[in-house]
Amino acid sequence: MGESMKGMKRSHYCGEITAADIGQSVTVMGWVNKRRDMSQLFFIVLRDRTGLVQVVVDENRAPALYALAKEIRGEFVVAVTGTVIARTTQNVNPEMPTGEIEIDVAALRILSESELPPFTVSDENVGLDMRLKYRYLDLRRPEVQRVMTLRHTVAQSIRRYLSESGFLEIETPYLTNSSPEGARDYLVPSRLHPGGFYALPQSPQQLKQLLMVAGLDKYFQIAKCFRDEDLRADRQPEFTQVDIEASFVEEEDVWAMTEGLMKRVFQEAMGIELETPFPRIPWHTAMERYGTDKPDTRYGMELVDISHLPVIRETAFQVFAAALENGGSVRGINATGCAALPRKQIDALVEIARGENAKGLAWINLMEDGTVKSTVSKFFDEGQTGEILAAFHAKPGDLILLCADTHETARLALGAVRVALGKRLLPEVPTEFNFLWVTQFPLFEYSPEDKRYYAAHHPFTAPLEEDEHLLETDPGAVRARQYDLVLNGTEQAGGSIRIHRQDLQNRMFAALGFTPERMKAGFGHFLEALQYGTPPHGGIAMGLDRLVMNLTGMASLREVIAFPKVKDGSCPMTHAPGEVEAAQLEELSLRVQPR
RNA sequence: GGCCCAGUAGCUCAGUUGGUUAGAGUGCCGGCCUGUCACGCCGGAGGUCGAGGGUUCGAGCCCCUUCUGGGUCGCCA
Repeated sequence: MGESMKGMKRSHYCGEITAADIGQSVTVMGWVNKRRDMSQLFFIVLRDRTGLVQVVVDENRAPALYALAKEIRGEFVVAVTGTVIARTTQNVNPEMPTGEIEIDVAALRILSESELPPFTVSDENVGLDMRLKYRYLDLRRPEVQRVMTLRHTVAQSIRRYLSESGFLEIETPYLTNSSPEGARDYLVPSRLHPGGFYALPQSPQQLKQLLMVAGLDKYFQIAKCFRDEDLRADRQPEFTQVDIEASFVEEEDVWAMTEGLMKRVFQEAMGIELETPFPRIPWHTAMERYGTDKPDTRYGMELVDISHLPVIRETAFQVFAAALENGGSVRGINATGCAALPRKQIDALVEIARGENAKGLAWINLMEDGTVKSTVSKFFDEGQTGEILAAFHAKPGDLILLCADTHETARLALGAVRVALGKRLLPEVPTEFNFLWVTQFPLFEYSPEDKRYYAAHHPFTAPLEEDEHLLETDPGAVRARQYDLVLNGTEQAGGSIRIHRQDLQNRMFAALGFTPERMKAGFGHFLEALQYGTPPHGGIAMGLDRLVMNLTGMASLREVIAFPKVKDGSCPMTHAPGEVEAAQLEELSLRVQPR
């Protein structure tokens, strides 16, 4: 049911009517957010993308419209023509952006009726299941639309900036080849090639590099990427990357371009002026100081290596001594102001360290009154404890947590503890945005199970020129021209300067243990392309979803994606993935096992 | 694949040690109200306690299985 809108034309959006429009006749169209029947006086609160506006229907002056208004229910779509009138002082609603005015109805039309919705759209307290199952209703809510609008602003800001900087927006195919290594691919069976499969891209990496070989010089794309791995709060199987590549560039060029991009986005989407350039720290330093490759620098509590202190080197405490003997270290963190932390919460921190394979933590509480409570008091006298405390610049009220293990484990364990401590200090919605470049990542990671090296990022990342000679002799020590842009402790973007010389690319594959056959099968077209004059090039890819998530302080990626997937990769609204007709399978030369 | 949490009215939740007819708020339906804006007041409807099995005289509550959702580890070049 519902009437035609013929003859009515929207003149204003609900949220955009102001006191300046008083006296004007306006026509608004939208959804019924609320209705309040006062008998003889009927209020309709109408909602559209821009906000809310109140419409008033007076039975004495418009009896027919009052009777019609009584039929209206929540989420009906209605059109209203009326005069914008000022509310009397006592009737102004200061909570409402349009609270100074209301629309005195002259014409009212129900354009579309609504079944009783499964939840009240104006109710802020709705469970996630419901919201996602009826996402089209959830998306009507102003706070959700605000996020979608911000996402649009960010995307447009990116497009303008990159276009003005000489980048061409070029689309690369979604139906492409599966590539060896990396995440699991989503596969698409080919009808015309029985047994053949396309893969949905995990990133347009190779294709964007080929655009550089092609001489397109500067490219970008806001590209969907697909990875068939398990979901997390910050991981969806399909996500959006701002993919950027440029020729004849080195690290500083990419960083400066990216800094300009973020500066622009923050100006236009948030009204925030970012300081550039962003700080840069080598990966090794990040691990030493923060125990992570994506440090949150909104708080201090940096890790301290105290292995070199005489009091540690000469200790009889077996746990510390053993770690040092095995080539490890004793490191710690000053949990500022946590001396009075209940035992239970300290235990929780120890559990976090254990989660990173640390065997445990020792701790020293420097109480407010200056007394010391320590789990290692048996092994360190007052003076020795003082030396340790001094290394952390501990003040009364501080808690020192110590970890003795391999360098790697001690750093990671304390890094995780540091993040947990930081969470206590940080607001839920970020008020500060700390960017940081982490540079010079290791080029390879060694897999003890497979007894081989893997590319830490992808096999096209160039090594630092001064480390090239180590490719064959000590791959684990080779640093990469790889950089990550970190925002408030999350990886916001990552990129590298790529290998543009074929000989170096071949050495890279050799270091990865690829046979020439496997190189050809996996990357043949790419290696071939490198032969025909490849410019030095590099680029970066930035998670758009994650950026919007950081800007809005949302706890989950789902909040910034219009139609997200849930934990098992399905969509609660469309029920994808679904079953298909047997005939479709046959056409694709596929058979599935019955479930 | 592992571990943890949740599932009770349309929605959001409470439900004590296993004990009478399972509650609240909100929404919904009806009535009343001329300035509401979380309107108010009166009345009403609304339940397979996720599903299945078990223990028990008796199960929303205990046990087993399973489903759904969330978080996390593995995984995510």
